Amino acid sequence: MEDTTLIPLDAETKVAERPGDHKAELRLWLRLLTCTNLIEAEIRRRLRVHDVTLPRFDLMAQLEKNPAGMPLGELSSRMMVSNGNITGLVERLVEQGLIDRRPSPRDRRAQIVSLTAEGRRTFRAMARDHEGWIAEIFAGLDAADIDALMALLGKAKQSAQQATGDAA
Amino acid sequence: MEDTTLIPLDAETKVAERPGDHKAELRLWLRLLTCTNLIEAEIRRRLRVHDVTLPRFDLMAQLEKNPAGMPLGELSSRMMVSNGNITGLVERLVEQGLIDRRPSPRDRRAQIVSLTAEGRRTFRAMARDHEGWIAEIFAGLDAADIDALMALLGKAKQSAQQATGDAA
DNA sequence: GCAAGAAACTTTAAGCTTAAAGTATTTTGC
DNA sequence: GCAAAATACTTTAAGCTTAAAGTTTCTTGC
Repeated sequence: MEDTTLIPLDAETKVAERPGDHKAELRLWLRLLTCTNLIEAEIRRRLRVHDVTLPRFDLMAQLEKNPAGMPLGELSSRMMVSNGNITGLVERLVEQGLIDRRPSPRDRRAQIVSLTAEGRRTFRAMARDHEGWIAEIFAGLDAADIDALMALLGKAKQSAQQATGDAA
Repeated sequence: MEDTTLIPLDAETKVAERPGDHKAELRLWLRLLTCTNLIEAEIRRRLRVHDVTLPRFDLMAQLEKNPAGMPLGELSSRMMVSNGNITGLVERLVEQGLIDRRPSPRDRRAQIVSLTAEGRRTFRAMARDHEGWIAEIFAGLDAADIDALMALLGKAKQSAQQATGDAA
């Protein structure tokens, strides 16, 4: 059914030379995914000692950058997740005493959330650890590798955004 | 509390020159994550026209590579997810008529799953589309970029595995 | 053989995530 | 002013995911 199966190719033939074949891109995507999942799973595992999940950590990171706090909708757009998602995360973090939730003074539909003192303390300890974990995970790369990866991933990101409809 | 806040740095100072600082690695991790999530979300969105989710697609891909089928435990280890996860995925795929489930002839605890004829047909159509989507997403990268990214991600993966306890 | 342990699942409880629909409030356009 | 549209959030239904505990069925070591 596929024409590609009808073309015998020796080992020397470059994938790119066969029109319509994109095995190289497929392999790249698989490796990108594997790599990210591997690291993400490790970070999640290690965060557990602080009794915090990765999405909660991410939410707290947003609040730490904005000490005045922000409404749920802003969290939603900054974290690029649905608003219903934020509702649940905020609920659990309030329960944990890590964030505070108060009505907005200017809009009775909105609520402003911000880190509590304990939340700030907890987040800073986690962030310090987190930075160390990431450094450890990427210890096998030197500065040149990191720069090169940043550049190539930047290019990949742009390419993906273009293919994705962009909206930027 | 942090010593880093006590060191004033002008804009020229390279991050790498400050010992104990790993902002470059942190930025790299963030970009890696953003890039992967961007692509993954797009693939998930496009897969929906086939009425299949990404994990179901992945499971079917495993079965397509092994036409004789395999027990759930093997799916679990190949896909690197929990066994309880596979139970649910298999259940839904059987319901959809895309895979078959039969008792193992040699082990009454085990079940062998394999693609149905419809599953094979559906998977092949999806896989063809999928390859095209990936090609489109990475269209902004040339062959040299792809090779370089593969190599660097390979290095990153190895580094991460080392830091993760490896077990390989 | 048979008891003890291992293995192949399944179940449960909890959390993350989304899309879609619903509620309350504010803003906009006359 | 007021109706209509937009906005901020919540709720619901469905699915993915895990860890931990439970069940059934092998396998192993005497």
